[in-house]
Amino acid sequence: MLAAHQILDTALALVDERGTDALTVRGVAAALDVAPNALYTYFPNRDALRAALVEHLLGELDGVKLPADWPTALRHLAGALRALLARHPGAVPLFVAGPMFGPHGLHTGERALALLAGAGFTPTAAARALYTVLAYTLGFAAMDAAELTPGAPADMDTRVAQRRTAFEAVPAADYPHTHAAASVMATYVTDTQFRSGLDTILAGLARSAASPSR
Amino acid sequence: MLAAHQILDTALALVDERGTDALTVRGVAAALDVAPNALYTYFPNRDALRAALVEHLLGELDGVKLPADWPTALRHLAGALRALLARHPGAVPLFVAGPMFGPHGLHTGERALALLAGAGFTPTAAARALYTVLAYTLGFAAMDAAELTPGAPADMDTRVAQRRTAFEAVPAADYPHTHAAASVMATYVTDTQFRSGLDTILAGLARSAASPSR
DNA sequence: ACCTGAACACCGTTCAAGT
DNA sequence: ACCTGAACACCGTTCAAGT
Repeated sequence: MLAAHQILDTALALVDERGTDALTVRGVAAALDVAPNALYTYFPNRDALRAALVEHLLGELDGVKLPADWPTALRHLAGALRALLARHPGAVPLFVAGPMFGPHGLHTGERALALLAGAGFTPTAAARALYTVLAYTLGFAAMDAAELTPGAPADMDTRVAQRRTAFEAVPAADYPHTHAAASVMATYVTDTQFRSGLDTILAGLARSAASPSR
Repeated sequence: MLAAHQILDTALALVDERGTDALTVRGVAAALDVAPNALYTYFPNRDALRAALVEHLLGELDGVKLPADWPTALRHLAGALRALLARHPGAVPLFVAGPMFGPHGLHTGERALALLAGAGFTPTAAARALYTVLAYTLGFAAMDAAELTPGAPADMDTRVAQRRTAFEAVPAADYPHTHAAASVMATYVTDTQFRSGLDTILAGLARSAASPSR
C-alpha cells in the first residue's frame, strides 16, 4: 500500500535528479510502480501534490534555532531557507508559485514575528521586516536556481568557471561596466553574495529599528 | 505570413488572460489560426519562445529614466520592474526560470552600473547593490503574482479584502503574532509594502556607501 | 523560407470496475 | 478505501511533403 510520504519522497527525488519538469503525476506513479491514477487516492490533483511537497520541505525550517539577537536570528532563518532551496533547486519554482503560508510556513513565520516583537519591533514593523527578508531570499534563490541545469554538476568551482565564461562573453565595448563587474561577480561564491545582500537589508532594518517608528 | 512579434504578442495576451499555463505552443498557434508546428519556423522550441517573451518584456525597461541621484534611480528601476511584473503576473514564472541576462537585461544592467559608478560605488559594490535590489524585486513580485488567480479581478480593494479573509482565517490561538500582524498586512496596499522593503535596502546601501569599502 | 498533415511519445484527469 | 484499465482531451516535437 502507498502512503502520502512515500509519494512525496519519490516526487522530491525526481525533482532533485531531473528537475522541475520531471515532477509529473505519471512520472511519480511510474517510479512507484503504480498506475498513474493511484495517486489520486492521496492528492486530489497535481497542484495539491506540488503544494504538499513545498509544505513537506518547509518542515525542515522548524528545526532552525532562533537566538534572541534579532539580526542573528534573521540570518539563521534566511540562511536556512536559502540552503533548503539550494539543496532542491528544482523545487524553487514550486515555492515561487506557491503556498509559503501552509502550516509549516505559518509556524516559522510566527516564531520569527514573536522574536522580532521581543526585540521591540511593532507588529507592523516586524511583519514588514520579515516580508522583506523573505522576498529577498526567495528572489535570490530563484535567480540561483535558474542558473543550474537540471542534472548538472553543481560544485562551486565548476559553477564559478561557468559563470566566468558566461560573463566574459559580454562584449566589453558595449557593456564596459557589466564586463568589469562581471569578472568579479563570477568569483563570488554565491553564499558570499547572499550574505552581502542580507547584511544590507539587516543594516537598513537596524537603522529604522533605532528610530521611533519601530 | 507570420512574424515573430505577432507570435510574442499573442503569447503575451494568452499569459495575461489565462495565466502561465496557457502559454503553450499549440495554444498560441491556435490563437493565430495556424498549425502548431508553424511556430518552429520562428522559435526552435517552447523554451526559446518563453525566453523571447521575457526579453520582449524587459525591453520596456529601456525607457526608464535614471536620474543621477542613485537612490532615486534604483527606486525608479526597481519600481518599473515591479510594475512590469505586476502588469503581467502570469509571466513572472518565466522571469524566475529565466534569462534576465539577454540583450535588454544587460542594457538596463549596464545603465544601472554606470550610474552607481558615477555615484562613487566600486564595480564590486555596484554589482552587489544591483543584485540585491534585483533579487528583492523579483522575489516580491513572485510572491505577489502567486497570490493572483489566473483570470481573477485584480483591483486593489478586492485583493485587500481577500487578503484580510485569508489572514483572519489564521487561528489567533496558535499564531498570535501572525494574526495580529496579518490584519495589518491585509490593508497594506502592496505598493506600500514594496517601497518599505526597498527603502530598507536603500538605507542599508547608503550606510555602506558612506564607509570606505564602497 | 514558410507552412501543413500526420504521427510519436508524452501529459492530467475521469470513469467504471475490481478487491 | 485503495488500486487498475481504458479512455478523453490535451501537450511538445519531428518528419515528410507541399508551396
